[in-house]
Amino acid sequence: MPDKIDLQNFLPFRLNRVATILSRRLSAIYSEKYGLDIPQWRVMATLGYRETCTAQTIVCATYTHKSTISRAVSKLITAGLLESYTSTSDKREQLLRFTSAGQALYDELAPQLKKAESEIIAELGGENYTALQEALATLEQALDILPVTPEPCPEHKT
Amino acid sequence: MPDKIDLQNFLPFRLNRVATILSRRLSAIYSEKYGLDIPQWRVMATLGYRETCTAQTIVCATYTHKSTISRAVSKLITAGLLESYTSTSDKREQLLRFTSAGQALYDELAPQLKKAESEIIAELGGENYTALQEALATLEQALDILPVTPEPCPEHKT
DNA sequence: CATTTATCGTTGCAATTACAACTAAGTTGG
DNA sequence: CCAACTTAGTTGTAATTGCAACGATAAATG
Repeated sequence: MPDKIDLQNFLPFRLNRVATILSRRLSAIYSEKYGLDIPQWRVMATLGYRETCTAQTIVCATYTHKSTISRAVSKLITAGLLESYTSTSDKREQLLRFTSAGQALYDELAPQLKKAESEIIAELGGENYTALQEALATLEQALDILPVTPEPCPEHKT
Repeated sequence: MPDKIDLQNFLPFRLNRVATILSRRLSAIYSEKYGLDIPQWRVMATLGYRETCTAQTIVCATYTHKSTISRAVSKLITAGLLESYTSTSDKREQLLRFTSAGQALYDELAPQLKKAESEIIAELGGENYTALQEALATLEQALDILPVTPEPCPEHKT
């Protein structure tokens, strides 16, 4: 009898389930209250973390397809939350930044999401939390996932 | 200056990235070599873990929408990997099981995926691995995620 | 029991996303 | 300095997914 996969402890499966549910919890907040969809929130989140960046940086940081990011950025610009301008050093790049409305939305939304995260990790306890973050850092290394920093990053698939 | 979200350490974001990349690694195996898409693999994996179950059980175990599972099951039946029969105790339920071809495919595929997982967690080290699994278990509890067992489970969203 | 309510699974359709081709701009190397 | 190649971003279109309504069956309620 060949070996079966013990789904409950199979890491890719388990991580996926937890990440999915966690995502849904958060998206309930930014979607219902602020009308953002997932790609739009990813753009806002990445930009809030960096002040200004290009679409490519968001693609890289979030592992979301560039066409998805492109359309999310368009919608956010139409909604008056972002503005873009062509980089002087590289005219292919469109630099993005919040409008004041975009900044205001981020400033209102970010604490709510942090609070949601806090409530969940509160149940973890400090040791579990630290251990989890360390394990994730190691996993990232093993998977060649680049940490999210203010620096640009090389292109990858999707 | 209102607080920003430190994306690199923001758990929902970080978990999502790691889970996404891990999923892609695995799907490269079952998709390229065996032509299964993600929902199809989820059906196979859940069924392999349980011998026989209903579509609803797979929905519940994987947090995938029931229409997605329904279509994946149809394709697998067409492909000759699964067969279904109506439950005698509840004629709404369609019980699923592998055909011999389906079982053969699972038996060939499962070890490859376990190996892929092993190679990744090898870099974690035993302590990190244990800590990660424990943290995930706690997170599951905090998020009211039901563990995957051979038992049926109540309906939930998506 | 009869009526209401809930569940299993399917399917039409709308919304979302991915893929691929393309434009424009930049880089590299002979 | 010009071909060949790479990269940023957009967009048409195909594939995927989610939503909602439905038929069939079962369970719950009064």
